Parts: sequence; structure tokens; C-alpha cells
Amino acid sequence: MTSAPRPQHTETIRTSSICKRIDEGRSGMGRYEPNEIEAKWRERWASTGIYEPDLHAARRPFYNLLMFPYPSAEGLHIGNVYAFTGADIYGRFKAMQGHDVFEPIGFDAFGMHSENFALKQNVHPTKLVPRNIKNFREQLKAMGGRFAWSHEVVTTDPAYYRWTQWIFVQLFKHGLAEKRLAPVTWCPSCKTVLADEQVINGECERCSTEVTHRDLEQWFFKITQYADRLLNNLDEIDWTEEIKTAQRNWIGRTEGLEMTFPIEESSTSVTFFTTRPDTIFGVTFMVLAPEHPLVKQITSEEQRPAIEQYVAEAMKKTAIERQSMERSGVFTGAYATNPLNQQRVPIWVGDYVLSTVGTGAIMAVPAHDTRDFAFAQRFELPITVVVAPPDWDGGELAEAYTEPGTLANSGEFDGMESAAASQAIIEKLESAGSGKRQMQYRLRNWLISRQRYWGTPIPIIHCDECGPVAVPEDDLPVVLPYVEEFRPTGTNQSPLASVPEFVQAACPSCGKDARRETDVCDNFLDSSWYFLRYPSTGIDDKPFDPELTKRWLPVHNYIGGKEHAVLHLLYTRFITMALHDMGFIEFEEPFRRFRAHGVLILEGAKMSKSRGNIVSPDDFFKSHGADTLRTYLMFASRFEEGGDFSNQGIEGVFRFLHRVWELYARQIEQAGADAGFPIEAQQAMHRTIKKVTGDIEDLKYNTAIAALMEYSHKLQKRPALSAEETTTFLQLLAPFAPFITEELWERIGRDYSIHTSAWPLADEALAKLQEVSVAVQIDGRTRDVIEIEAGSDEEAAVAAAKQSARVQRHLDGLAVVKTIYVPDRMVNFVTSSKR
RNA sequence: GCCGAAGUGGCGGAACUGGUAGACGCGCUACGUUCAGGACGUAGUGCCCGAAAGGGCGUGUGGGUUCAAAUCCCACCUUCGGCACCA
Repeated sequence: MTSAPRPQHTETIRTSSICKRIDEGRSGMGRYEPNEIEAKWRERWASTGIYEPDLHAARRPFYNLLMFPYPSAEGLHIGNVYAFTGADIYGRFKAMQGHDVFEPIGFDAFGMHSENFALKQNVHPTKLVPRNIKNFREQLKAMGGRFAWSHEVVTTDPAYYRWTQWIFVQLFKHGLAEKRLAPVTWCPSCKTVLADEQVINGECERCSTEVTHRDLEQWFFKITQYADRLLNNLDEIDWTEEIKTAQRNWIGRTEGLEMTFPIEESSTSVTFFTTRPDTIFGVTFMVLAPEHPLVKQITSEEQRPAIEQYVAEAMKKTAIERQSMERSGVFTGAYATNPLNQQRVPIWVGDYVLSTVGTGAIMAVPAHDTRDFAFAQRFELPITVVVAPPDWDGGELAEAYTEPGTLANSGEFDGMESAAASQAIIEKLESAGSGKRQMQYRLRNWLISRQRYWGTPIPIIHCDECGPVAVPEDDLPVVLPYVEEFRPTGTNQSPLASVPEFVQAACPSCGKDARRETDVCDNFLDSSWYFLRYPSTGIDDKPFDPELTKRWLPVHNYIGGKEHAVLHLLYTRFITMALHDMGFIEFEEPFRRFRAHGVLILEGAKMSKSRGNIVSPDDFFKSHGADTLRTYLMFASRFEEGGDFSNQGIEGVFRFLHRVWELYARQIEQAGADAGFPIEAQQAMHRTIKKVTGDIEDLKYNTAIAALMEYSHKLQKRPALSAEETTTFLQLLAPFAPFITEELWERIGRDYSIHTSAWPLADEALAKLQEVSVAVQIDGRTRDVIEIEAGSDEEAAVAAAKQSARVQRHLDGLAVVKTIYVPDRMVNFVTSSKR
């Protein structure tokens, strides 16, 4: 692991002159110069190591994790600053509450973006990536995160990917890795495998050639074996509900029936899965996915040309297009028999059926499925109602009826309700041997192989005698060789295949000549375990030290983007569970608490390279300083919702920090003045402590900052501040604006550092409001607002309300039939005139 | 198409468990300060009628429940995010 270089601040950039005049004529303090003070404290924090907890001795460990960035050549994105600031504020808050906070950072640096960018710039990724990382480090330091730089992790470092390979080997040894044929997207012109995002409207993004598919031998991890546990544990873990829902849907466990229809004049049959056994009597046709292996077998000679053309067309569409466009299909010429009613049903091919879902074939029940209904209408196929809608007249349906109901046209099952009928039909089919109850999952196994250069080499050697053999652990890492020509090779192999010294290897098992695997790993594997490595960086004989792991994990708080809801977060859970089962770690869920933050958008659109609307934080660091940018990003919207970035509102936050500076300048000048601490001021302070503390815990940073602004206005109005107010306000602001608060903390004569000082505690009695405003309504309309003592009973509140002249006027001539009192909130007089 | 989230002033956004809609900030207006000025201070600022007092309307649209709805229910519209080789 590399240790981060000290930032060099040879020159200080003067801040914009927004405040040039503010303090002219004021002596001593000078004006707020964010660039000066930020440079000063960056250095001081680094040299004193206040963000580097002693991992072995820490008494109250708190592992505060954020999603490590992908170091692109464009530099740190303002969205990264947004996400990391949100996580950092929480870490700073926990540290001030007395925890030993470990907030590591690293770089997820393998992958297609780096490879493609390197190709474009004609710079080798081994040169480009360190350059990008260096730039990112500087930017990350500029934003003022409390990062433990001595534990930096870089996934492209052999000292790291050695253990990524070790994980691959463990999974392989435990039967959780398998190799099989699977289709990839292929550009016939570039002669290369394409990623999904490189395909636009069925064409290669570079050469606009229509893409095709190829079957290649690929490695998979058997995540589906963990489907039930991954699903069931979701009920227990403290994660953002939205993410848990996304994972549940992704895993997609459904219970139903798997059954087969024999094909006429053939020895084969079609197997499909259905969650609606109650509708089997309504099957009027079947549909196979275009990729289904039976298609070639059963198509009649007459239909063959049409089918072949249709299948070729379908292969060009994406799964999303196939499900969004108008239903299309072609009849194969073959028929199957419904074993329940002996009905003859035509077999079609339709691209709305996906080979990756279920068995790649469906029984079509147009009366009770909207997609099948549309298909039947288009091709004039019969629609048989077998579940009667509530007031069905026996006639034709205008649209599919997909709800449960009473069975009709279903022989012996007529009159039964859907749920009972499903069970009865399953039992009948099970005893007849033509179907069985089945749990089905949407989740598919994890495709690990990439036919690319810039990734972790898969640590496997293929031997003709022994088959695939894992590289012995002592031989790891399998180092990614330097390949000058790292562009895709025009074969379906990784560029590594063109390096004979790499490919040639002796079989670790029998010693004969063998071939090294040349595909590299999906970089989701790199990022599936990085949090396990952070505490153990520098340890080179094991991936993670058991002692440190036990002390620091599972992670206490993980904050990251919703875009990682299923892939990264599910793969990470899977790897953790697998390592647990193999006995390497004691826990099976990696993160105690996970919170998803929102997406930062620009003028209503997501920032992306393709739109060209990426905003760099660098200009803001220079013009306003990191404190202003951090605070503004957190103030502009609810952290968990995300929001719009505009540089309109940033000035408001900049002014706020200037006013804070001024407030303390005045305070310092008046040193020695007897400030006093009136009760109202104490109450305001404790209310603010309570509000800010609660809001940070809930990640409601925007309202915490609003409360601090409000409180600062109150402080500005006081002639002088007490010592307690002076320190408390700075402490509450410190997680958001770590630099200015550290500077002012020093200037008011407190000991370094504010960031290790104790978070203020709210005095509940003082935080409580003494007087409350109570709305007085008449028939639900607010007519007056009265001030009464907090906690007043109904009698007192109603009496006070009736004192109001306005209320009296509105009640004049009306009879109150009902009075509603919500303590400390409102009184409502309901009158007889009410409607 | 499927899954998820969200629609509140001119703008970003607040609003506990159904209980004063619009906190805080931007912008705008007026006044003050300043040689001048992007600056700073004070006050005002949802919309409509009104000189004011006051009144009416108002949280995407239409309906409903309730003494009371941004919040709950039903239907619809729009936007954003995800859909397995982007990370």
C-alpha cells in the first residue's frame, strides 16, 4: 500500500473578493480566506494523524465506510464529493461522540472505462491509472474528508488483487465457481466482445455494425445457491428500505408449478414455469423465447424461413426493447397438448419471452395475462376465460383479467377459488407426474469472466488431463503482464492470450504442460471485499487479519449510492456469506447499517459523461473553499433524496460562513467582556443541539444546517457570547465545515482539535419549549394563533382560545357542537353550520 | 414492458404519528450604507380581491375518507432511477 504524499501548497489562491469590504477597518482577525486556512489544516491534520485511529488499541471502534471511487481520467466528480461529504459528516459526528472512527479510502481502478480511456489517449493503463489516482488523492484531500490514508487500498495493486484471486480460488475449491457456455454480445466488424453499454440500438457504438451473439466458455459464481439466505437476511438488516426492496425483487423468489406439455408427433416436450396453475385450462397457445433450443427442433419446414428470419431480428434487440415494443411472433408449425384438458395448442416464438427468465418458455393464457392478451389479439388466437371476473356476463373480455377469482371452463375445478384451485391442480399434476411444485428465482449466477485486459487475472490453469486447476495459493498473485497491445484482439479472447509466457504454465496438479486462463475478473469482484482489506493493509501473508477483522467488522455504517442497490451490494453480501461458511470470518452480513444517498442531478438531468454535464469540484474549492462546497451540497436537498445542483444557492452558504467568521471576529475582539448567558439564550442553544444531533443521526443534513443558520442569526443579535455558546456553535458546525471551525476553535483559544472534542449534549429540560403557539380553528379553518404555556390541558387551551377576539367574531351566532384539542398544537371548534 | 422513487411559491427545498403549508437559503422589491460597485445591513415577498382591516384560493389531475389531508384510500398524468459486460 502506498502512503499518500503530503500535499504541496506552495501558493495560496486568494478567495473571490465577496467579502473584501466586510471587515475593512476591523483589526486582528482579517477576513475569511478559505484557501489559506484549508491548506493550513490539511497539513496539520496529516502531520498529527488525528484521522488515523490505532486499530489495535481503539476502545470504541466505529468503521465508517463510503463507496470507494473509480478513478476516472476526468477527475473527481461533484457527485463523489456529495456522497463522500455525506458519509464524512457522519464519521466526524461519531468521532466527536467519542468513537474511534476508521474512515478509509481507496480506488477501484480496474475496468473498462480505464481501458477505453487509455486506448483513446494512447496511454497504457499502467501509466494512466496511477496518474488518475494521484489526481483523485489531491481532490479528496481538498474536500476535507477525515480519511485514514495509511490504509489506502488500490484494486490494481498486485498486493491487493493477489487476495482477490485468493477469494476466487476459495470459491472454486468450495464448488462455488463453474465454467460453462454462455452468450456474449459480439461485434463482427471489431471482432470483439461488447459490453451492454457499448451497444446502441442494436449496433456497436464504435463502428455502427449490427451486433450478434456468440457462445463462449465463461466462469460463473453460484450466487443462486445463496438466494434464500440473501433474501431472508434482508428482514433482519438495518438498510435503507428501498434497497432491500430492490434486492428482494432482484432475487425474485416465486412459488409455482413447473410442468411440461408434450409436443405432438415428437418425443420432446416443452417445460415451463407458472405462478398461476389456476389458469392452465385457459392456455390457448405457447410461446418460446427465440433462443430456446427447441425452436430449431420443432419448427416445420414450411415455417422455417419465417422463424429463422424472426429469430435473427430478435437477437439484435435488447431485453428491454423486447419487452417494451409491440408484441411480435411467428408460429413454429408445431403443436403441444395440454395434459389437463387434452387441448391442442399451437407453439409460437415470441421475443417478449426471455431465455433468461424461467425456462425460456411460457404457457400463454391470454384471458388472464396482459402480455399474452396483446399477443392473442394481434395474431387472432383464441381467448378462453377460466377465472371469472367479479361480474362477468360470460362474454368476451376487453382486457386481461389478472386478479384471482372463481374458476370456469376448467372441468372438475369449476367453482373453486383461484388459490384453492391452484393447490388442487398442482396436486393433480404432481400425482400424474406431469408437473411439480417449484421455487423459482429471478436471480442468475454471477458471470465473472471478461475477455479484456484491464482486470484481475482469473487464477486458473487448464490442463488436458486434470481439467481446470486453481493456481496454488503460494503462487499468487498471477500478475497481470504488461501487454503493449492491450486493445481487444479481434478474437474472442482476452489480450492476455497473445502473451505466450503468460499462457504457458505447468499443471499444478500433474505437472504437464497446461494453459493459463486468459480471461480477467469482472471488477465487481474487486470491490466485493475491499472493506475486509482496509483494516489489514500492509499485512502480506493473509487477506485480512482475524484479530483486526473481529474488532472492526461488520462495518458500522456504510453510505453509498442507490445505483449500487443490487449488483455491488448483493455480490458483497454473497462473498461475505461464502467466506463465513468457509470459516474465514465470523459474520455473514458485511454492513450493520447501510444508507443510500440520492443522486445529484444538474438542471433536471443526471450528470453523465455522455451528456457532457459533469461538474468538477475544483473550481468551487478555489473560489469558495471546501467548507462552502460541502455545506452547500448538504444544504441543497435531503441527503437521502438527492437533488439538483445549481451554483445559484452556493453564495448563500458562502455568506453564511462569512457571517460566522465575522461573529467570531467580533467575539474575539471583545474578549473579556462579560457576556452573561440569559435563559432564552440557553434554551436556544439546547434546542439547536437537540435538533442538529437528531438530524445528523438521521442524515437530515439540510435541516441541521438550516437550524444552525437560524441559531447563528440569534447569536449575531446578542451583544456578546458566553464561552459555552462560542464553543457549542462551532462544534455543531464542525462536521459540515471542518476547516473554518478548526481555525476559529484555535483563535478562540481552545486546544487542538475541535474534531476530537466532545460533542455537546442537549439539556432536555432547557431544550423544551416553555410557550407554544396553538392554532385555533373554526370548522377546520385557522382563525387565530394563540400563545399558551406548553403542556396546557384542554380546559385551559379552550378558555384561552375563546378569549381571542377573532375567534369570538367567527363564532358569533354559531353553536359549537364539538371541540377538538391536540395538545400544544391546535384547537378546533366544529359548529352546527358545518356543511 | 417490469421494478423502485418523486411531483409543494419565480427557484432549491421544510413540514412530528393526519393537526398553523411554505422553515432555511436563492432570487426579487424597498430603504439604508458605500466615491462607485458584484458587497453588507434592515424590512417585505405563495396566489387573487382590498388603501387597510379582512376575506377567498392553494401542495401534479380527478374523486373519496375525516372535525381536520402535502400526509390516508381509489383512478389517472408527468418526471427521475434501475433492469445483470458502466461502476
